[in-house]
Amino acid sequence: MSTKNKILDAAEVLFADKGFNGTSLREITSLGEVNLAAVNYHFGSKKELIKAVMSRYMNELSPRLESALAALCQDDVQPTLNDVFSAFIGPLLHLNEFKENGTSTFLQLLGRGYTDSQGFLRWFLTTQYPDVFAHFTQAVHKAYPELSAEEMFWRLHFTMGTIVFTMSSSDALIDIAHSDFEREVDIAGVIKQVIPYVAAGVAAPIAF
Amino acid sequence: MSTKNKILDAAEVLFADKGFNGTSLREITSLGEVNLAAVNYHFGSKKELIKAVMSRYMNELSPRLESALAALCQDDVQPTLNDVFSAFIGPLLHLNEFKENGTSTFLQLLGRGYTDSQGFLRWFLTTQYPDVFAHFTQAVHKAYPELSAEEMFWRLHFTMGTIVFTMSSSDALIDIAHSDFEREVDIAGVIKQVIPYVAAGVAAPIAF
DNA sequence: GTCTATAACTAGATAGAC
DNA sequence: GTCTATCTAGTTATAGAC
Repeated sequence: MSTKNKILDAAEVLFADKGFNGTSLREITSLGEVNLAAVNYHFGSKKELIKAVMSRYMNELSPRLESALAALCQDDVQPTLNDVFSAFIGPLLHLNEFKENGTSTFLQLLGRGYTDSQGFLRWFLTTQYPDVFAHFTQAVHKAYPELSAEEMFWRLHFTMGTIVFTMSSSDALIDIAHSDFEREVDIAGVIKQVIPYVAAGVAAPIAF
Repeated sequence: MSTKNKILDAAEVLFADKGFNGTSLREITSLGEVNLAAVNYHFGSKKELIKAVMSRYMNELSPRLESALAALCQDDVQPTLNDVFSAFIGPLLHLNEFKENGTSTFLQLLGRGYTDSQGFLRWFLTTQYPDVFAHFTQAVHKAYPELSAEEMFWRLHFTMGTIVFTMSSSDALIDIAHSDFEREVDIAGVIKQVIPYVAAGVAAPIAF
């Protein structure tokens, strides 16, 4: 296994757990059992390392997600909002085959990216992977054409918040569900709980 | 104005904007125009300063919120979920009279507290202000008795996530709404958008 | 209570030997 | 490509004069 991958593997675990600001290069190289200087040799800077960690997941996720959403858009029948959000399940759970705990790690990283480091990662994702966002809004529009662009903007951000925040604290939530309700829940279980919630939220009657 | 309050005022602005980890005591004392050593003299440590910033808001918010929720619980008629979530509007917007941008600042701080510093603030809030949480779940149960305790647990956490995440990035969202839809939105406007969303989410049909 | 000075430590990044 | 050693700059926290 290459030094570069050792660094990426160690970094994603620590970034997901403690955030980007909260993780030092020394912790990463120590967990990955590589030399401190290797990070700057292979990635140039901490910021570039963060981008590389996210890109490894996005490159795995985005083609599958795009084709699932594109299928909904091209289909003749009108999808429900549940269909649209369910299109995320397969591609997201596939990350578990790509890497151990991949789904959970990726979603936690996404949450970190929105709150840490004042949104530079949000900028990075929306500019580097614009097609995913375009197909998604198109699919939602097909499922719920009455929703104005502005309403959709707000509700998709609320949805993003729900998912990302839930996954950032999913370890704690799964622990609580276990101790309070004697229920074994895994990440797929959390996803199945959250989909009806966000679908109903997006489908809510229009406000004012 | 006392040194202690100068520090609290400067700290809350920076904490909300850049997170707890991302803000140094030097930035705080520099913005507040007080001496660096004053933080440790008045608060003992950075961690205690964080608690003090949150407590100042919670002590203003929690009695109003508790009485609004208690009123719903004691009322003879069954409230809707919209009623329950709308009970937050008054107490939250009151923070704007307590301090300039108080509502937005407080909700951003809450968001930081959930993701920064691995949940020590979540622990602090749930142990220091348990009555708020108890009254809230009681009110939701009254509005939607069919919802099991476990379903409610999940949906309330989804809701917490939606609100907190939205508010953490509310400045960015308000900017986008302004440039993309030529719409002036303030924090009250965001709250009015989000309430139908979370009410519908909590009221969603039970999964599987 | 407020200040200066500084201790004790950690951060990201790099030069240069191998 | 990998290492040690080190630089520069930042961090929290504190001792002690005023």
